[in-house]
Amino acid sequence: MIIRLNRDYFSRDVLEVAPTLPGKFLCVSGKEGITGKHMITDVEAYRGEEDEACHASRGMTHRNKIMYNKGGFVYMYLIYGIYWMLNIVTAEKSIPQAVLIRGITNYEGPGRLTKFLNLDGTYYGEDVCESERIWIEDHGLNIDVGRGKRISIDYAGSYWRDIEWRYYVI
DNA sequence: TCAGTGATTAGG
DNA sequence: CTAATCACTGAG
Repeated sequence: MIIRLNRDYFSRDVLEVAPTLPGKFLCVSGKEGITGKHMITDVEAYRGEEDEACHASRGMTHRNKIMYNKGGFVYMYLIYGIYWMLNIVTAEKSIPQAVLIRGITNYEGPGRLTKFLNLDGTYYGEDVCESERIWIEDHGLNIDVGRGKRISIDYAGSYWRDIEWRYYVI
C-alpha cells in the first residue's frame, strides 16, 4: 500500500518527522512525464532559531523565509556556488524547521542527489503535499534507523554541533 | 588533502 | 558597495 505523505505528516515537530523519513520514497516527475521514485536513506533535522546550525538562527531572511511557512514546502538553496540542497519544511507556520535530504539509494550526498534528479532553485516553495512534480510516499517499509551528528556545521556551538539529529538507514 | 564556485549575508 | 562565508564534491 502506497500513501502520499500529507500536511498532517509534515506539520509535526522536525524531531518527530526526520527519524521517519529514511525508508520513505522521494518521487520526482521528469520532463517527459517519467516518474522516478527513490528511497530516502539519509536526512538531518534543523530546528528553529535557537538551533545555531539552522539557517533561521539569525532570523528571517529572503533565503530562509520559506522555513517559516507550514510544513510540506520545499526549501532549496545553493551552496558553494555549485550544489543545490533539498530540504522539506516541517512544523506549523512561523516555526522555522526543515529536514535536509542528504541521500537516496545509489546517490549518497545532498549535492549529488539534486544533480541526479535535476532539482534546482525552481523548486523553491514547491508544496510536496500538492505538487505534481515532487512528492514523498510511504511504501510501508519498516526500516532500522541509525543516528549521528550533523555534517559540516563546525561553525555552531558545541551543543548544537554534537547533537545527534542525523538519521539514516542502517 | 584541497580548490572551485557564486548566491547570500552582514557591515560600512 | 565590499568581503567573508558556506548544511559539498571529485579529482589527485
